Amino acid sequence: MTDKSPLNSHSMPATIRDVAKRANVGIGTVSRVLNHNPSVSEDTRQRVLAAIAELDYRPNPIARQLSTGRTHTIGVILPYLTMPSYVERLRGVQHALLDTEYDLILFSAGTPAQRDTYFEDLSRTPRVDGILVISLPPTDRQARQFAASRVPTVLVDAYHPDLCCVVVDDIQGGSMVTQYLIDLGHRKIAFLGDFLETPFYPSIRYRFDGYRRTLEKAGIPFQSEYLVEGDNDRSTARQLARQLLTLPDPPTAIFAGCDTQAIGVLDTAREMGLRIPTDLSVIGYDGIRDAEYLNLTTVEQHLFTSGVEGVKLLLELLAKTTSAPCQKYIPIELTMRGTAAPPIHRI
Amino acid sequence: MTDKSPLNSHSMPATIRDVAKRANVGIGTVSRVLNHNPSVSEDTRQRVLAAIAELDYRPNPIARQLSTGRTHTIGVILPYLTMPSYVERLRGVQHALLDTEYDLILFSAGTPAQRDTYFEDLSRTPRVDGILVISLPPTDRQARQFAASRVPTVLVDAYHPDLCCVVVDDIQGGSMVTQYLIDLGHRKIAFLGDFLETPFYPSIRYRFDGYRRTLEKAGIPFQSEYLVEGDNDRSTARQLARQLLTLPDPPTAIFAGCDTQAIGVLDTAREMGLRIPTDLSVIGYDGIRDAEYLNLTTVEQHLFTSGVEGVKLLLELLAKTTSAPCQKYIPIELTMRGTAAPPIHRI
DNA sequence: CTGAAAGCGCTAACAA
DNA sequence: TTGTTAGCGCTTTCAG
Repeated sequence: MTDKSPLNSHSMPATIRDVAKRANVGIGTVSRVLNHNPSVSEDTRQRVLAAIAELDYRPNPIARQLSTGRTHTIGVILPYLTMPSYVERLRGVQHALLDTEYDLILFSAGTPAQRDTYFEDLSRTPRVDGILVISLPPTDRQARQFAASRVPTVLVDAYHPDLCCVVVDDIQGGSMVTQYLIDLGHRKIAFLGDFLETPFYPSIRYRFDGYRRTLEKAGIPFQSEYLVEGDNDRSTARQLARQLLTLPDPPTAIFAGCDTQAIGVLDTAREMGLRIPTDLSVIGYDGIRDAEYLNLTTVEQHLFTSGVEGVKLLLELLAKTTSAPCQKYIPIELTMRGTAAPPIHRI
Repeated sequence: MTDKSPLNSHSMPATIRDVAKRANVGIGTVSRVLNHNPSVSEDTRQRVLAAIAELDYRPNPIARQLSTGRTHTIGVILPYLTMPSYVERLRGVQHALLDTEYDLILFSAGTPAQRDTYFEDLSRTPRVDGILVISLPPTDRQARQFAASRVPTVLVDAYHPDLCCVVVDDIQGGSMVTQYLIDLGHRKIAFLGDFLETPFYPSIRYRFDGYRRTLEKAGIPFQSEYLVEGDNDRSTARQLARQLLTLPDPPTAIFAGCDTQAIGVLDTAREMGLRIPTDLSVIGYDGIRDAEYLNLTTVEQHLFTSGVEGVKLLLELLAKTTSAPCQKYIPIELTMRGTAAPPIHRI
């Protein structure tokens, strides 16, 4: 019978060997033209190119990865995409990766356990050429592992002295907000945020520290009933806000640990018929897109930029062999919009 | 000197061979315990496990991929994450992938060219076990390629007869909105949306068709000045809305092709001092999170669910060998909130 | 139950 | 300039 035709049956994809055979060259030569190695005569190069086209051949990236040890991929580990801020940072990462040779594998950690698994696996396995960790602070042990690992790592929105990180001065941020409110004339300033003792996202702790210090520097004693803590979502924030606003002596201003929570506060204020900012001042933190929609006064921390800078740093690490830990601080600024104003009754 | 100790210097990571040596077994045996192959005596299994622990060995996933031909990875191709709807769908995908063995590689296509490259590469290369395409309709040629490919593919929010897809009935959606407005008493209903002839995202075309048909069925002639087209972003929508609202005979209701555009319309209405919904009714399409914040009447198309269903479908394809194209329709519903009401002056 | 050996598809060092 | 060969680290027959 027939059907002994070389290949071309739509079975297996062509390999480098098929191409070599077809072009009457060695397998090494094909590899050379694939990798733009100049030591190939123009003549054979054309022959190989023709064979590639005829066979519709594409190199197997996995095989290439195994052989070279490089994956052309960077891994991004971040929390499950619930918060707008994560998305915005990820956007920055994607943007910065756009015209590089790197693809992006997304590892989103729904649980601490999963986060730990990713930390473990990626740092000691050649799956990716570099790692970007977003909003997920590693423990000392994990940081050591990253540092010892062959794969460069940078932290975005997380800090560890052993690693490269892109961060923001959260103490300053907390101070700015508080000072601004004080300058506006507020004395009864509450803090509503994530659990202070949760190690999953420590930034809140610094924001709170900035708040507390500034308060005390201004001679305003910190009052524990003006501190409410809870999960980092809008509906929890609503409840916490209600708790604050039904106090015998309610605050005239609320500093929310993040914009999402600030939005929850706004919800409650509306429900309770409070006018913003007349009856209540609200300030958030992050600078997510919705903050602009809602005319929310907030601390702009340039989320998108943080992603971009994280990638830049990682790219540098990938280029050099050096890997001394370094910190890059992204400046923050208070964006004054419509949700903060002087209180009605000055004391 | 010394330093001739077997390994343990923090140079290269341990390989399966190191483990085999250390456990005094063959390399195949190690592989067996790695893969939970039952034909290993408990005794040697323990020995191997011990060696693994001592050497802190982790199998190289790349090598495993090359050897088995499976990557345990699914590729998601979607537009650059500018629209909230993409993010919401991606969330659904992530969620559904959470307790599967699959990781997720994200290919975000900033440009049509990049999209085409991804389509090409992924469909004919063993980089991923399955592909999920979101909001990116392939051409016939590309669809054929996907269908012929060894790697199962499903389309989410995109339709092609040759492929499996998760979609929504956009004609019906367009109808629902229009009929609702008509029932409310509107006669001057405008349509504001993405360019109708852009093949990059054809859904808008169907929504428009539903709008137009329903209008005509109700005996309301379509007026071309009530159709405005432009890029799919908030600020463009603002301008388009202004164009509509400064018409000699402005519409009493605007149907926006997506929620982001509806929000732009809301912006302009506010700028112009129009009360919503008294002076103007606005209805969006998508059901993004902000729609709820803003109390926007919209067509809820269950974005998150679409991602989940896409993964489910893909998982089925991955399990079976069958791959007959199939469509899964996700039901949509009109969510009536506060931005649509009867017009002031009934005709 | 286990060891040895043959790949997976490619790159890179080494001769020719 | 080119072909050949030896891996990359793992899985998987195939004998034993």
